[in-house]
Amino acid sequence: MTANNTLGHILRTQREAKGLLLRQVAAALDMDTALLSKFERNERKPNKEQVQAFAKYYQANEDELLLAWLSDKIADEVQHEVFAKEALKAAEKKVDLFKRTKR
Amino acid sequence: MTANNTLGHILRTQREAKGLLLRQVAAALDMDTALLSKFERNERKPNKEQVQAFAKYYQANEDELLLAWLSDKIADEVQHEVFAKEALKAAEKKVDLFKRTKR
DNA sequence: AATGACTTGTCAAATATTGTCTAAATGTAC
DNA sequence: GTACATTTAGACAATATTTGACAAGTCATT
Repeated sequence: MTANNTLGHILRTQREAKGLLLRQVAAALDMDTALLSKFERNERKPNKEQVQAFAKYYQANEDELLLAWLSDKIADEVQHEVFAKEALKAAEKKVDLFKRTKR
Repeated sequence: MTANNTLGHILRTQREAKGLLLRQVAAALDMDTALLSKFERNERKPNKEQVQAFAKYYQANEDELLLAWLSDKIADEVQHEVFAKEALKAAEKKVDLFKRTKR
């Protein structure tokens, strides 16, 4: 069972739900088919603009896609670290602090 | 008031507690004084090996430093994002999932 | 103003990430 | 099976990001 809330998974689900081919979506979004394939398999990460383009194209909720995208990035970054969870919690506090003090 | 649990802050505190100069620590750890200064001011981020070297040199708790280092990295990455907190929570779940399934 | 401590800005080198291309794999229909 | 379309894998080039080094800067002390 592979995680079903990754951006890649969402993208693939959206595409299949609309019965589109990689080739078609790639053409519409002006990107290489192979690259799109990698995005859907979480082998490569799109940038923010690309995520927004996906949201627009699929008429999907942009926030949902951006959230999946950002959390993927973070999870990947800490995945292999021993203190992953603790670090995430500590990071939350730091973010809070930042937002409150607008340093 | 600036965050007091950043790695930079810890490093500076440790150094001052031991009454050492940037120059001295930099020499001992074979790094540029300016770079060390940047580390202490959170302008640049050391890598993991450097963090470990700091811990050893200051005889500080390595885990504490690594945790501060990693959470700094994460916080910085999401700082400017609207969904920062949500993304961190979502990332936690993804990390959990990963650890459980060893994908 | 000379010295020492620290900081700032800039640049090139090193790293990492991304996009492209080609070929191989996989699937589907005949 | 073979022919064709779709998807994936791998290698490479192009970009972007990060890093370390250096020179010049500020600030304080004397």
